[in-house]
Amino acid sequence: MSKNRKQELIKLTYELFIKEGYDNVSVDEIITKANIAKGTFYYYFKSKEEMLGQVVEDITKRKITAAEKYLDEPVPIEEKFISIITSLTKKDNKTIEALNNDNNLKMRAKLSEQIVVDAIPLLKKIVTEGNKKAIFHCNHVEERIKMILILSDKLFKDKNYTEKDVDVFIDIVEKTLGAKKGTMNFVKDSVK
Amino acid sequence: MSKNRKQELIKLTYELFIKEGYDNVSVDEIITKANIAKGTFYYYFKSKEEMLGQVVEDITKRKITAAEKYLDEPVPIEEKFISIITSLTKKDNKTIEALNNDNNLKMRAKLSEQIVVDAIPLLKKIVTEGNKKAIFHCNHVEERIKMILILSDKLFKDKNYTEKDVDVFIDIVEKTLGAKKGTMNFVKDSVK
Amino acid sequence: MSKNRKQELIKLTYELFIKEGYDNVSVDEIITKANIAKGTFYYYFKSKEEMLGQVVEDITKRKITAAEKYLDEPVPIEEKFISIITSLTKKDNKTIEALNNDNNLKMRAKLSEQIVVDAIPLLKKIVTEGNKKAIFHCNHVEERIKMILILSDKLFKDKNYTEKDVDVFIDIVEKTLGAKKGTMNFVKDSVK
Amino acid sequence: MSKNRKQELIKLTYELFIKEGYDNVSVDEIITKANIAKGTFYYYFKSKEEMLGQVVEDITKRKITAAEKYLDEPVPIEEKFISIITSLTKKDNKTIEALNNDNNLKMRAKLSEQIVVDAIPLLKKIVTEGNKKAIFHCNHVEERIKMILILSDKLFKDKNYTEKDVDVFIDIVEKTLGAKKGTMNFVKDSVK
DNA sequence: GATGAATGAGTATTCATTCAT
DNA sequence: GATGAATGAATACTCATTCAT
Repeated sequence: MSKNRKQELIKLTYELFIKEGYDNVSVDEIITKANIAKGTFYYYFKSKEEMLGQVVEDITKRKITAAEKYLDEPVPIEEKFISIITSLTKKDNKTIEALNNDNNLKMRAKLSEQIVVDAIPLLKKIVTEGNKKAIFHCNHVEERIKMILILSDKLFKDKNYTEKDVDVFIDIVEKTLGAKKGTMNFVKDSVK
Repeated sequence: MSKNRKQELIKLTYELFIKEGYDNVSVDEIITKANIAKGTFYYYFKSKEEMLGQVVEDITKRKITAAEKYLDEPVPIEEKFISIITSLTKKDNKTIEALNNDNNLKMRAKLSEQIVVDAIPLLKKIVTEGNKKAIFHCNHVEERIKMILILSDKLFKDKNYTEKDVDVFIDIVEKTLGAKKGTMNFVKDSVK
Repeated sequence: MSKNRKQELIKLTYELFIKEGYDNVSVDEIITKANIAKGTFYYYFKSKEEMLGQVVEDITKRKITAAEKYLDEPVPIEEKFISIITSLTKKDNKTIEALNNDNNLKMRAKLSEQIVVDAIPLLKKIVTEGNKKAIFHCNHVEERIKMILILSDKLFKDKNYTEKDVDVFIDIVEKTLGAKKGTMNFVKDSVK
Repeated sequence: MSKNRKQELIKLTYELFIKEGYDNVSVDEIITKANIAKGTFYYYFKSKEEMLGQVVEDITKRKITAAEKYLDEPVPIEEKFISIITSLTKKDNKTIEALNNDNNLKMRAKLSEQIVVDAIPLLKKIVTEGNKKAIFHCNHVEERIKMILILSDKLFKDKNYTEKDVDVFIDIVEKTLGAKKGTMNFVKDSVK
């Protein structure tokens, strides 16, 4: 199995996990749909749980890669920060449905954790730059980013957030980073 | 089975869930340890999952009741708010261990959700009062409380929070509620 | 499931083990042929191995019971002893085939052990009586019986024993118990 | 792979079988520890079971070779006989543990059989010589040796034999071979 | 001689739930 | 109210073996 084929297998499995929930996808289903033998699955993945790990890693990597594209865009730093935060934590409808499925608690937990960990370095660059340019004014950068990520992740875990929720979220982000009030108001449009 | 005996059964089950994790506790184990028959269990609880619901409700109720004691204490409002928040979201060592167990994801998720929901009315009173007394200055009270509860719940999910984490948390709470800077510094001592 | 039905299940399983070998009989096969549900099997037997234990116990008990019938027969003590030994260790053709099957090593081992243990008390009575009547003359009765049982079990493990084997076996038994030479010669006929 | 390397592989596998039990040692474990490829294993051994055969053969050969050293020693024939018997059937602690493991039934069975078969010619020489010198007096030499080997193998299958067991064993051996009573008493010391 | 990727048959066990009494 | 015998769906994982290169 080439590296590509392994990657494809991970992607296929990811689709299944998203569609049906980790608990509901049996190894049997994976190998049937992937058209490989049972032994082949276990030749490449020690267990179903290891496969989940790879899937989560894969998703996170893609998200981070996608988010990095915002880094060099010619937009205000506040906007950059918010764009990245939302691109990391907003979910498409399919994913929302999947992660709110009780049979996906494991995947949800792993994903949330992984995203917070992996996103911090990326965001730290921006906040630090913002501090230098006196756009942000804050200490303990990593801790602040972590809190914002937690809030954002929860806020966007489904579509049930209200306008008030977004207002408060923006307010907290601005204050947490020491940004000027209102500089992040544009978010309201982007998250609708 | 008297109401008392049912309550005892819930409590016993709660202990088991905490000690071994929801997934690892079979109905068989529960009835053996409770010394009742299989049928009796299902006579009182439609399913194992309903039992989990009752357990979570039970825990939450106790926590809320415990928190309500702070309501009428003669302490500054800021302190009252923080005391309640921490009493609701801090966990004893046994619970920390339990909830970070991969076999307890369901219980963890339900508990977090339930606490946030049940605690809001209680905290709303305080914040509203604080607003009236011009100690707090904020709109969208419920949404703000929800965010603070989310952060606090995550912060205290284990013992791995640092002093910086607490600093940032306090800062965010103060700003989120529009309290005067530093009025909540005392928290640092109480959460150590 | 009545006690009788459980006993029947054991007997059915015994037949399967004998016919196909312990390793080759899956629990699935047992329940299909017994027309019970998987859960029922595990409700009564903790594991396939426990079932084997019950089967072995069952066989041994029958053998012992059958052997006890010789106890009060009006025959010479030497004959009584030999009759019991052979009735305990000789196997019918089906069993011989079964126990020499490589897939039945576990059953064979358990059976041999069990028979030796269970038969000793029974045979001890006879040898002790023989000693009193000065037909046998030996010390360490249990140990001697054990050795004879071991030899007999091995000798009759298949049909490949020769006349010489039997001659030697008789000689050893006579000498081991201190019986008069030739008093057990009649065995030759009975084991043919 | 040189003959030497193949021999080494057999020895390594033997160690694994002894330490973990035949059933518990996978071909994967063997090749990993031997640092060879899966295909290489099957190039030299038709199956895992054939490897077991080679291992058993190997062990038996060593035992026989070791036993042959006693043949020409200037000691009484009775002692020679017993020394060989015990050197063939006594086991070191590691082996005892290994062979009493339920996962080693196959190896145990094969070893016992093999030893009995291979040892007979060797011991026959001695007994025949003993008969000539009128130290032993017995017919059916091979059959008698076989019985003694069976008893000895069972007696020394673990460390649980008692002094009485040994007493009886000696008595039986003496009588089986027609040796003078007491001439083998020295065994008691050698097996302690 | 040697490799190692790929195979796929084979299986014991768990456990929530039901229902006749 | 309470029992407990009976159910049966559901599933991850192992491992000896093969074969194209």
